Amino acid sequence: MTVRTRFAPSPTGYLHIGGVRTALFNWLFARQHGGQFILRIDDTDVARNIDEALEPILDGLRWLGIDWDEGPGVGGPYAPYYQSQRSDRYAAAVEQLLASGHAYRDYATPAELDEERAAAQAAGKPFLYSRRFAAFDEATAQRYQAEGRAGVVRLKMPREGVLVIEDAVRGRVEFAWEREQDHVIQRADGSCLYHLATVVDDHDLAISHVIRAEEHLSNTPRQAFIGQSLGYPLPAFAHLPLVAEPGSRTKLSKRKLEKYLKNQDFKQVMDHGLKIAERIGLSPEADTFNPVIVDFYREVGYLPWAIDNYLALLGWSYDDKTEYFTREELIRCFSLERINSSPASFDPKKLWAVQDTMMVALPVDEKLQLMLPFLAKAGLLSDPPSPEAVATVREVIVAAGDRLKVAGDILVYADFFLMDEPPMDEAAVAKRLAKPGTAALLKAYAAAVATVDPFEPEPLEAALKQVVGDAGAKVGDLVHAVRVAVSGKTVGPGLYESLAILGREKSLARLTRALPLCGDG
RNA sequence: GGCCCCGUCGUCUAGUGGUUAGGACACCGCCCUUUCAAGGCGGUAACACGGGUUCGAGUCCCGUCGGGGUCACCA
Repeated sequence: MTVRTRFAPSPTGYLHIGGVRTALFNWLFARQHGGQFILRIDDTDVARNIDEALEPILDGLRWLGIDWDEGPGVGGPYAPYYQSQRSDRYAAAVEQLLASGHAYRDYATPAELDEERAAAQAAGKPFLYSRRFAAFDEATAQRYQAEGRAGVVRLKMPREGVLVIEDAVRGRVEFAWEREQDHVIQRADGSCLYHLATVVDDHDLAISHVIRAEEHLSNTPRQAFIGQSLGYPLPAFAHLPLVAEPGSRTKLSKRKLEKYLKNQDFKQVMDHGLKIAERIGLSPEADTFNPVIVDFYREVGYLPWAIDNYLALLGWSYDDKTEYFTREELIRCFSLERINSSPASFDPKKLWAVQDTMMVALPVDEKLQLMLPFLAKAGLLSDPPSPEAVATVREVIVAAGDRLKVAGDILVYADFFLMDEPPMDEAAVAKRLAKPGTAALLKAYAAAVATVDPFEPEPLEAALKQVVGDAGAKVGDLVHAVRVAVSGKTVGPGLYESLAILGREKSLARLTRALPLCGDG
């Protein structure tokens, strides 16, 4: 049997991190078995601007390297892959269900339904529709229609027996049929509902494995009933544990950003992203600038594989120690059997750590390619950038070393090399230049800088220690002052490396420029 | 509330009857130090509870408690 899996997003305008995990697992499973991974768009109930709402989702998946064999943009033998274009298939299925007696036309009004629901609740019983306004024959249907009632189509669910599902993650799960509602599958206007559409599509697209989040587990009986009634073989099911909120077991939701920001780890990731966004002219108010949404990570400069690798570990593990995988390794190692069944909370700190490890391991030139666009967006590079500027950035990347965690971090470490007169941070000036004697030290070091040869980190360091020693001062007094004088702020790559990159002329100019800012300057 | 799912360090997890209950992130401490979500070393920390079964239970069974999902003419 060919393995065919699918990810079926609804065009909502954003890619949720939990959705990515689902897509990833489907993709991994298909790739591992040499099967196909299909992208189908569940747009049965969405407004017209589908392209606009879909593009961010497709972009996100592409960025993450989750490629699809069939679906939007690539087509495929089972096209179309949009539910909105398959309605004739659903209508046919409804007719078939009606003809075989597995569904019926129903003419109850919403008010009448509410009444029944309320009565059941008052009696403390679970609600089950009485089928009071069901029309099992044409005459009845016409009578109701004559009354002006609008008819929907409902499933005629079995009222006894049990359904047994063999779930790849959860094992054997049983449901009593008598608890299942007669769900509506077609509206009065003829449009069809999700459950019907999904089952028909999964069958039509020859989906072999339905791998989805646990929230769909309780939807399985009605879908199994639809499939059975239509004569479809049941696909294999795997219900993934929910991706939960940081430090909680509740389903992660894009709408609860405010709440998550009270979590320190989450807030730290957000704030860090905000700082980068600010520099590249990104609106922090944007709906998608949210660590629950994939766009956030792309915009800030995370590595897509870090996201994939981290997410693979949410609800799945290979063994007791392996945590880092290449794409090929993950495809080889993945298995449904090793998926966990308990909810896994999203831990932004751990994601950060994975990102950190991968960024550190990235070759310098790859970092360079990743980081250049951020500098361009911040207006720190011309378009195209001059070879000199690119060379400088490369040197900064080497000097900054492990400090660059995401591509956007380059803004903090490289900006002052690329500016003619970097702004002086007031707090930094107050903290590092105010101390009496600083101006004299700076002046003395400037004199050394003017003659140091070669203009490299070691001699620059030796010269600084010499100046400090001669003045009877502490190394810290000068080091911090020089950093602020030269960069305008307190953080940056190693100081001597910074000076070397800056060059003698600029270093001197900045040292001189800072003199008047010193407390006793 | 009904139904269903879940329950090992704060978090992600390993563990398939016999382990000093392992790893990772976080956290704490120490060291290094010229900044830092830099680096090095070390440490604290878990089987929800109660009954069984068994020579032996984190692992099997039952119950309790706790958490979550779902109960739409949304997907």
